[in-house]
Amino acid sequence: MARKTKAEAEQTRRQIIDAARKVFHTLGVSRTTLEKIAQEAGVTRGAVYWHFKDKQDLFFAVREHATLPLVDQVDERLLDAGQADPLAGIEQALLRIFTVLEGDPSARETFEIMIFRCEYVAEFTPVLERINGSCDDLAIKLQGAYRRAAERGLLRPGLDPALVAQETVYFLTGAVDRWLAGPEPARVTPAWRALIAQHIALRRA
Amino acid sequence: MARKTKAEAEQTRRQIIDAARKVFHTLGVSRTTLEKIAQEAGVTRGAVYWHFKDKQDLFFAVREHATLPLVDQVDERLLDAGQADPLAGIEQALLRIFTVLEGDPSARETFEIMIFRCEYVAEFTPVLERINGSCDDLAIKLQGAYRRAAERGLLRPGLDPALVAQETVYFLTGAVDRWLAGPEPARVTPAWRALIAQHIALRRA
DNA sequence: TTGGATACAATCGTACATGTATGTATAACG
DNA sequence: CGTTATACATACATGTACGATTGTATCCAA
Repeated sequence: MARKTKAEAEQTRRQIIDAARKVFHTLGVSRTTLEKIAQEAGVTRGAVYWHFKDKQDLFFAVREHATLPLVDQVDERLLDAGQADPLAGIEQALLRIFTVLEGDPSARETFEIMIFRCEYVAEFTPVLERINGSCDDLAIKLQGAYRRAAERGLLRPGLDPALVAQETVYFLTGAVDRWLAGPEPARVTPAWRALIAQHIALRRA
Repeated sequence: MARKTKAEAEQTRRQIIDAARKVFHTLGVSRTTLEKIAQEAGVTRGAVYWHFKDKQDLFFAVREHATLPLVDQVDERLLDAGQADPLAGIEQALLRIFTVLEGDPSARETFEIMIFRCEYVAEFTPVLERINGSCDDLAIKLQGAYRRAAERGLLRPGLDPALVAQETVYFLTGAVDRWLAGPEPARVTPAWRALIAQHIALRRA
């Protein structure tokens, strides 16, 4: 095989990542062999080992590829909705997560891999710790939004911003989990919107 | 090796299940070899293959061993608290789940295996479907309790029993998930009790 | 008491998955 | 325009998990 252009090499790298996501999703991380990923990508194991150290390295690459934009979008929504109605901002942010998961199959696949197709043990425990960190960050962001809502009298009196933020994180975690657990891809139905709306409405003054 | 008594055989079977739970928990399901389980149990692979068809069969046995009592206890609590204050019954039921997880290490290990140390693909997908079924059953039970609360004017007006039940399921799912995600075993702190209390208080009239 | 049936232990062959080492043609660079 | 690093493909050696088979000592039942 001849040497490729830098651009071509970068493309094969992305092909490998896409193939890895697909095979991880269908076979699970542990049963996925680099040989199968290579076949799916139309290359040989040599190419995979050239671009990535081992399977773990590839797994991290798949993760970095899809989750970062989703988390960033949540933060934006939360921040720019801070001035008018923080609670509405939170509701929009929650809803947006599911609309993204509905519209972006690769993002949904990545999430399903992380939740249902990976065993968090040994060298994969750092991923779990990072997820923990993301949840803590989200809790802090939500706490700030709830506090701003409280300052404007929008939050139901007697509620602790920190506590309601924690509960929202748990609600979101469980909802995403159950959203992805179904056999066929879930959809953002009116009932689902009502569920999120109710979660916020319960906290509104 | 000589033949054992029926009682002795049953004991080795339990030893194998306990060993499997331990090794599953530390290595993850896929990296667990029947040889390691056998060593942990103090027997050979021959004994494991005698009592169980394969690793999947053993996995199911581990699951059946610990989750059934926990689910049953939840149902009992929900039912016998139905007469006086259904909302208090739900709160007790939720709290009980975490106290059980705190006090029963084997139950916590089993839950951690199911959530973080297993890849739900191919022959393991039935387990995921069964978890879905359990969540749906719980949602129905909760819906009944919320409806009884509504009939007695204890539920906040304007709330749909089905919707609040769904949200409680998601809250519980996420809370259990995050409860188990931490590096060291979590504890039922006053803050945790306050969180559950808040979840119910938000729904009380 | 005696012939299975039981409850394992020990052994074997097979099948892969991994990592590495090597080959090689070409793009990039000075 | 020659050299060198690149971007892979190919081949090889190693380890290891699995399933099946076989052996065997004992319990249980008739």
